[in-house]
Amino acid sequence: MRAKKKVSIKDIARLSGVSVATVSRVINQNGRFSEETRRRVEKVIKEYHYTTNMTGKSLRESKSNTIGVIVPDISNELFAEIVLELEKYFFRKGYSVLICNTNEEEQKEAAYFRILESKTVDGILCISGSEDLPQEVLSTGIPIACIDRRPKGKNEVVYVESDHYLGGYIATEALIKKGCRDIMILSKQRALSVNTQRLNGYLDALRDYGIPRRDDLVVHLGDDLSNFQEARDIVFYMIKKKIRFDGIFATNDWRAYGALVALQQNNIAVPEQVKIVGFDGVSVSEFCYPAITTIQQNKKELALKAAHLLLKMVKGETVPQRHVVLPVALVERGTT
Amino acid sequence: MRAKKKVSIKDIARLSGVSVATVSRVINQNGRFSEETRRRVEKVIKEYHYTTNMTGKSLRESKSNTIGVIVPDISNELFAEIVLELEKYFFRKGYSVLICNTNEEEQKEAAYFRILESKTVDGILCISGSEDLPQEVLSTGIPIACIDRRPKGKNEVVYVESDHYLGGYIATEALIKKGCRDIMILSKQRALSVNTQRLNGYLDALRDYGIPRRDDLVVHLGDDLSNFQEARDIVFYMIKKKIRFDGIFATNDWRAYGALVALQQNNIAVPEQVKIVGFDGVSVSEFCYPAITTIQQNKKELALKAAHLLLKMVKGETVPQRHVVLPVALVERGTT
DNA sequence: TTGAAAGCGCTAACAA
DNA sequence: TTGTTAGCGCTTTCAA
Repeated sequence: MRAKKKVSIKDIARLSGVSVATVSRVINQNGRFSEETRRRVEKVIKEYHYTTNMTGKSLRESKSNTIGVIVPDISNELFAEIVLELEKYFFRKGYSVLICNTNEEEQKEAAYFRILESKTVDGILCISGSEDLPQEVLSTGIPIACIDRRPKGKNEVVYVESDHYLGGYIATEALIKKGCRDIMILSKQRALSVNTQRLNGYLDALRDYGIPRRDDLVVHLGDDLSNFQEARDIVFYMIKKKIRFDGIFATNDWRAYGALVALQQNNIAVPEQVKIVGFDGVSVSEFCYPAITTIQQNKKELALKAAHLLLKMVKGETVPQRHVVLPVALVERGTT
Repeated sequence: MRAKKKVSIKDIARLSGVSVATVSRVINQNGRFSEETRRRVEKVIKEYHYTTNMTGKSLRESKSNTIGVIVPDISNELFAEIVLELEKYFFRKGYSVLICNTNEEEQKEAAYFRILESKTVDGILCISGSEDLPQEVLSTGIPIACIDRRPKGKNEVVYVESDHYLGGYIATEALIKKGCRDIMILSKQRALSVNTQRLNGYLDALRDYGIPRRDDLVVHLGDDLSNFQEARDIVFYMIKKKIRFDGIFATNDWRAYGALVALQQNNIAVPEQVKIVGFDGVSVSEFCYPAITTIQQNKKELALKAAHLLLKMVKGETVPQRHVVLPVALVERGTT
């Protein structure tokens, strides 16, 4: 392995007969050098394939042109799409992204926050996950932006989210308008604002349409199995217990799909006997049969808005708004 | 924004009344300090929440404890799952991962190679994508490992891949054994080894079973639309042209699903009239209806093997094997 | 067991 | 227009 000795700014300086300061000026277009010098230096740079060592630069400038992205699970399509958009945006702006999967483990998340700090990332973008951010990180002054994660406390963290309340409301409303009266909600145990907002939307829609709330239809799934499995099993169980329902609002598409499968296994016709609405708009909702009616999140906009705000903070500019809520849309498909 | 001044090793040294060298020794457990000193230093470190600045360390040691992962598109489930495993593994080993989407753009890939080099990543892991690696990068001596991407040339790049030839063979064989005689292959235009190997497996299976090859059934999809759309459209077209076929080997699951949809739109029964086998084993194959028989790639093993080899190279150890081929498995489902 | 000092690659303040 | 120099935070050699 011929680990070629990297050529440094010093080498370029020597080779082109100027000082390192001048080379630095040429590289960074800082003026204060002659045309003639520029040509000479650039020639040498090209000739020796010099590229600036970002570690040195980072140390000197105490910034890294790197953004840390904290995400529960990159293999979750919703998050993967957001990360894709983030990466594209940051790349255009000259930033790299460090990807940090937490698997929802608080410890791993905390570890990553420390790592990101020690690597002097310029900003941190958190997608989903727990509501509270480690105090230590907040006090470092590293700008933080969140997507679909409403950070606790009145700190200077920016966040962008879909209108989960509205989503819950229109999902439920859609079911009601299709004639459902006994609407189950498949929500999550964890008391994240995302969950409670969707639940509130559901409850308010019921109230507005004069449908009494049935507590036995408010289901909180655990965290042990996949969303798909949890939902399938619980719906299966509800059917066996002969609990009456004619509509299901599943607070994500995989849960909706799990419900669909449970119904099909029990020969309950969808959408004839039971209707379903999901949430997120990931591909399973589009490609299963029947395709699932869902509440579409605008992943691209979510990513772009958050990234944009974060970069503003990184550059020390004032952000116009600390909290952005994006609309969601009902996509009607086969299950309603 | 109270951008707290970070406490450095110098501060710790001053505060605990020793030299920075000693603090460094304590931190890195390098011996050469007394118990008493250790206690004092560690106390101060804890008290002031000191964490080492990795940029300084990286500069000094010319390594960054960071791995660059180059991937065509992180929102592709296959890649996302591999990246997830990579991240988990590298995290355990104390490395962070920089994610680099190329969108199959050569330019972006080249740019990323340069960036990774300038950030002195310790290693680069390339998933899929083009066969040739930029010469510049190879000459830097940064260890490189590839997954499902067979690098051209006899350089010291390690690669791990699924047995794509075998996959193509058993996919085709499965169709033949179910009675198919006119088997279409939906392959890709780009002459990547992944594609040619799968194609070769297909051709050899036909030959071994004495089935004459029909060139009109060897279809090479372009890059313009999504795999799903390209496949759906071309199969639709083949049906309209009344080209005779009773089996389809789609070289990935989304293409298989596209084919399935085209057949269903034309009221052709699957698997009764036409059978389909996909490739990869991503969720669409499992959740569409009927579920698609597919060739499963062992994503986790792919990731682990490659990451393991890469880390060996990073540490300067000799790698036992430069080229690893992992088995694939036929998963029989509803389309055969 | 400890410290002083050099130096990794870079930028910027200051001097010329 | 250019150079000298200090210093970012760290590790490591050498000397004590």
